[in-house]
Amino acid sequence: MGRTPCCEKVGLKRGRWTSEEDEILTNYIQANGEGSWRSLPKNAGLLRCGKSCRLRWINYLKTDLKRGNITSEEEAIIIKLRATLGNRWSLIVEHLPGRTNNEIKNYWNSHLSRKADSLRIPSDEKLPQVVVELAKKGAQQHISKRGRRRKINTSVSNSTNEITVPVTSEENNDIEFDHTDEYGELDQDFITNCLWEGEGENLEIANDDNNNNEILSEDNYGKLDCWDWEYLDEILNNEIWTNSTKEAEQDNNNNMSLCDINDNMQNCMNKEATPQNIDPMQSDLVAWLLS
DNA sequence: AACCGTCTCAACCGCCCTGTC
DNA sequence: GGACAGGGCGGTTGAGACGGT
Repeated sequence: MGRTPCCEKVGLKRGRWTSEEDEILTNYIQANGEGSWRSLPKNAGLLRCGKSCRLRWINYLKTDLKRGNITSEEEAIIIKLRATLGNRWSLIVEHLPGRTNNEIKNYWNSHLSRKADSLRIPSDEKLPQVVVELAKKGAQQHISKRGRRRKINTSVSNSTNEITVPVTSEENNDIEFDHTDEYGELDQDFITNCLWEGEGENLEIANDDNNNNEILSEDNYGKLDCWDWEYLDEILNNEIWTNSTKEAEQDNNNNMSLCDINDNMQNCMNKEATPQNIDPMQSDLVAWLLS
């Protein structure tokens, strides 16, 4: 058994599209509209896979596409959104009118991914308190219980929904890491690694009195997906907000969740709204993200 | 001019989600 | 609820462009 191919590949043309093919596809879609990609090639008289037609249309032939180099403003948006959303290119391009996710993905991979390592917060920029708190929390936990990749075992059913923890001989649970710089300040690289580049595993924290359960908001490979809003929401509401305010303990419903913050941030980026009704600390976080 | 390594990006692959029957 | 088709998406590939020697 195998997966049904999206189309019969025998006899189909592959590789670069010719201008004649582009014209046929464009004319057909203008006359009949988008959709029914599987039947489109046959109806249009193209020797192409339906998926190939769709991709060609979406990425190059649509009339509302923006041509030309990525501007510095667009680049800044890509960097910021990629930091918050991860490789969710389809979400990222929603904020870049006229661009395609393939284009942005390629631009990231060829231009920005190598730059990413140098994308550090300027030393004179003050991190919002909430970020520092979060990173410190992660650092404390990181020392007592070193985080590691965890792969959720979905292939073997078991009654306890157990998380498998592959441990290799090279790994040592007792290793302690110093995440402070020479001035005793929390290492900025560590903070950004925690929060920015998918090293959120460092923020793993115990969730109950016995420190047995952990908040696990990871992908299938045990890697947190950059800004995991749901997870950060858990951390902030359970660990920071509730510890810092009695009111929060009494009425969690009044807390604005990080998901709300994220929504708010997205709205701000869409210029549909401005930050409002946010806790001052959370406001700092939003401001930082938007800066 | 020829060769070679690197970069770019259009295109492809295959997984996954959703809707329909 | 299961099977299937259609479509969307992110990761990867590879041909061509480019730059250095």
